[in-house]
Amino acid sequence: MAAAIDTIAELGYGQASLARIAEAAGTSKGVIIYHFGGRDELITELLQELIGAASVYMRPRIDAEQTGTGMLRAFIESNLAFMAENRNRVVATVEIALNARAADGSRIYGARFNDAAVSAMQELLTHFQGTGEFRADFDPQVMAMAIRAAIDGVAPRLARDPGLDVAHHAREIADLFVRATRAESSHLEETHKGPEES
Amino acid sequence: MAAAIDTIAELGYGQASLARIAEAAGTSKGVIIYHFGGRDELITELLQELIGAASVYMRPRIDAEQTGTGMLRAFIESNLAFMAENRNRVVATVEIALNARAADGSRIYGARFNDAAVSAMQELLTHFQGTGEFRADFDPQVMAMAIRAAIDGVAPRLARDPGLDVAHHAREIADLFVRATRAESSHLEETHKGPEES
Amino acid sequence: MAAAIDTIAELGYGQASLARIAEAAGTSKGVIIYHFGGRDELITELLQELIGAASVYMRPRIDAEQTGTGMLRAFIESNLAFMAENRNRVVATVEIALNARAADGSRIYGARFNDAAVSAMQELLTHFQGTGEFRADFDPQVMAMAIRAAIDGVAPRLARDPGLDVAHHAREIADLFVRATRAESSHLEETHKGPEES
Amino acid sequence: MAAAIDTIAELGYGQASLARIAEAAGTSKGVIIYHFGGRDELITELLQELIGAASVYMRPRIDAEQTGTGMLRAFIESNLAFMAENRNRVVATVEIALNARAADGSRIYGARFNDAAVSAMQELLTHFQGTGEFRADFDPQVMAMAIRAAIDGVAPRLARDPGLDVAHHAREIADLFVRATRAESSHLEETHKGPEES
DNA sequence: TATGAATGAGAGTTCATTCAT
DNA sequence: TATGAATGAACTCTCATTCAT
Repeated sequence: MAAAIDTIAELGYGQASLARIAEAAGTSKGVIIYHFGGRDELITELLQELIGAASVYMRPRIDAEQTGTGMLRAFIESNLAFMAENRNRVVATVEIALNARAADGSRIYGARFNDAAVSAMQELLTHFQGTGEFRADFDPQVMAMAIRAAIDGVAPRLARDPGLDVAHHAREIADLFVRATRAESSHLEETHKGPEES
Repeated sequence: MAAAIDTIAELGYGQASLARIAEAAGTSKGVIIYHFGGRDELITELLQELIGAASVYMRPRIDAEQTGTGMLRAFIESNLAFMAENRNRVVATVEIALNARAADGSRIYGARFNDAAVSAMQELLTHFQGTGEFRADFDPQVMAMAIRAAIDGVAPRLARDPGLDVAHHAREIADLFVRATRAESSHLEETHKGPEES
Repeated sequence: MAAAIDTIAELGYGQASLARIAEAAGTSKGVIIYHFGGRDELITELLQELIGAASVYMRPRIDAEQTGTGMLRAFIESNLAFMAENRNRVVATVEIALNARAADGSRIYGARFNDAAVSAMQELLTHFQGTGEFRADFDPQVMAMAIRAAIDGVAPRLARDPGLDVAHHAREIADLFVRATRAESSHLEETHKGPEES
Repeated sequence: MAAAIDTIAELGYGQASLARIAEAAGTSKGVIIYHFGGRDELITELLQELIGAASVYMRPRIDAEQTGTGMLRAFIESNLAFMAENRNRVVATVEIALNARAADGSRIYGARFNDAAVSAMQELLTHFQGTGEFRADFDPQVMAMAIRAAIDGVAPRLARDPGLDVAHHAREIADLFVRATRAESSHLEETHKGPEES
């Protein structure tokens, strides 16, 4: 339900009660529960739909690259481009990932979710450390976490400021991590603004 | 109230009701309201106390450095060291900052809070861009956001995994951003492990 | 909700909590809030319904009269007749009017409420002062207040003593104010029991 | 406690919690309970003190009169004069009398209180019906209730409007009831504005 | 005599969910 | 398929009162 996304994005996970979502959707609480089975199921569905969409958007853009640097940059920029084009959906997802908890207090999605994203990036980093394109002396897990955090950190700001220049952020963040990961000998190339790039 | 910190850190902001906090503290809900005036005041007090403690911890460590790289590294490492030594407090703070909302859905602390932290770092970066120690061609705001995000991103993982090697993360993150910020000519030095390591 | 009327009439405004009203109605607090939106809305609805009913009851009885004395008597007697027939409703209304307060302590309904009733009576009095039927040398506002007070003063007694002869009170109070308002020359007629009246 | 009187007069019986009274008095709740034994006892003491004061004020003024009309007028005028001079005390008393309830919902003071006042007036009326000064064909109880109601009805208005001309109200109300009670033959004299007065 | 910490009951309200229609 | 009435638990907060100091 698109109304759920907007409501969560605007009011936050905790404030997005079924009543408010139903109101935004122009229906009743009952109908939401009828269709999804409950609040939790609605949330889960929301999340999966979004992850799928992000994957569909990003995957080909990443796979089109051959070099590690290219893939890293494609990952960051396509992720942020997707964010810019799906503002509320992403904001809602981050809200959910951070806040949804099981009865015992454990994060339901956040962990597995972040872990998955981090793992994928970690593998990419490790692979190109192996090829020598990335320097070998960084911990790929920490680097992957930092990359994810940098990307996700844009979401709340985007939520507050719809006019944010996301593409600019994307380039800057990509530059940042390209520099941080490249092997020493390659440092003169590969930043996106470099004269040799065009 | 230490019990509040632990409860929020463990169960999350939304699940940390007065009843649960009181139970953890071994008292009744009334007592908490009696002492703090209300849930919101308790949260505010918690937050301020923590910000103060973090500042007291970090400030001298940062000021002891002269170079931009040194200060950047001191900032990241002292921040994460503080995190490691105040696990629950920091986890609780992040929970609060991300989730506390006013009645209208706007984040109460998150924004002003993050902004302040980002601004401070941004100023440091800008200053050493001026001295030439940092390269001039990065956006200090984006860089500052990325640094904060990388640091804060450690908190949830630390929450889940108490055995996390925070010092290792700190060094890696510091390395990462030292490389990302240094002027081109200085790239051969300044990673914490020195040239003799490679 | 009829249960609310009975509860307020019996226990008073302050003691008529949602829990007690719900118990009297055989339901739960949640249902009441669900239907009315809150305690205040319930009270408001109660009040408006009653004012409307009283108006519907009294208006034609008053308008059927031509003389000032007749209208004055019709006002008093129909008002008290309505009271007798709607004991709890009226008692509840008086309770509400006297006690309902805004957060700052100001009476919510009492003032505007009493004022409206007093104003209507005041206009009637002023009008027949103009025609000469009522003596000109009384303050119509004070007289109107006294009339309202005399009528309302019956409510608490009726609440305590269900067997109260309201019609008798009505006649006596009407007599009283007929005597107090009539022009000097007309004093020989117009009391309802007087032999010269028939 | 004078603070209690002011608080009740201003905020109403229900809103005048011990906390608020204590705040107004500049002390703590504990001290109030310590001295009076509890909220109810404070209220009772307040009430008794006020009744005594009113009695002391009114009694000699009434006893100074010989005629029924004089005493009636003295009663009304001295009662309202006392009101004007003890605004908050009287407003508080009315608040208490109307609202204080036992656990079972029955009015604690209101009834006995009002009854006493009405009885006293009723006796006066009955007495002068016996002497022939008052007409015999009114119900002294109803008349007494109306008089009390008219007087008490001034209190809430005085509460709202401190500038109210109470003396004017007193004269008007006294006139009103003098006319309503006097025997037929005596109607030409005795209103305070009577021809001999001007 | 006075304080203020602590208590527990009860207040109005929100919420996800159930269920008859 | 959809509605909205009903429910009961949980929420924050207020209150009069108790008690150790």
